[in-house]
Amino acid sequence: METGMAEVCKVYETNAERIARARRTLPGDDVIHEMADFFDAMGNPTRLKILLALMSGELCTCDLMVITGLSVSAVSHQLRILRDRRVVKYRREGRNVYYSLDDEHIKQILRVGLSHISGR
Amino acid sequence: METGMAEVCKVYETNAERIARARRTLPGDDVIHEMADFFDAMGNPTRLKILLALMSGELCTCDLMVITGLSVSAVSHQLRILRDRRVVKYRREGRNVYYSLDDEHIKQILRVGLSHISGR
DNA sequence: TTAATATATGAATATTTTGACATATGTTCA
DNA sequence: TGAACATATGTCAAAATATTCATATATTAA
Repeated sequence: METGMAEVCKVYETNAERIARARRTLPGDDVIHEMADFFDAMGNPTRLKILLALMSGELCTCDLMVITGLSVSAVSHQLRILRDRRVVKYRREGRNVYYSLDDEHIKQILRVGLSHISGR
Repeated sequence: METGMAEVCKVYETNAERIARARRTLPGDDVIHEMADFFDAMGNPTRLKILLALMSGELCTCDLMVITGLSVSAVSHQLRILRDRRVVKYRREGRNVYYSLDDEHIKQILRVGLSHISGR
């Protein structure tokens, strides 16, 4: 009858090894999803601008509003996404909330990303 | 009349220095947009799965269809996005097209991202 | 406590994105 | 040439997203 495998390319046997190898190193779907959310957080001009601004040190919501040129509300919504996805951390000081990059990983990724885009 | 600056927080003067410092290190909007597109390319479970699979070596569209469990069409659409945003490169060999990670930057970013998520 | 300031959130809308389907292109082999 | 295979693309509906507006919470100071 030749069904089931029907839409799989004919060199499937030949590729089996490559496919198996790739699968062995692939993390679980839960990790992939969390990681995709993490990168997605940086994949928006507004949020990325916030992150790049934070490379120079911590900033409060208000500073970020000025820097991005958006409403406080819009900035706050984006900060929530960055917080939830562990890209930034924050601390309260009086009525202000100061945001900073979560850890060294974020800085590294931003630096490498910058090199990839503007370097060369 | 007090307009214009109206919706800016009152500590604006105090924050001026922090804001100026952040702005000095901020890349231009064109770079930010290109960089956001770049990260956005990795910010989707399907595309990220493709990229993580490619960490083990090059794979053809067909292999990626098997690995992701999606239709060839869906995979091809995602590969186009990854190509356009310079995350992967490709080479044709006969009827197959083999994809691989664009450069060392991508591997680095994926590795650091993995550490951030799964490493502690 | 009340007023003022800073930040956060819910709801709604406008926009973008994803993946399915059908179809088109490119490549090899008979 | 034509048939088979591998990949790519246009179109579209469903799902996800960003920003705005209105409102809520938290902190300080009077």
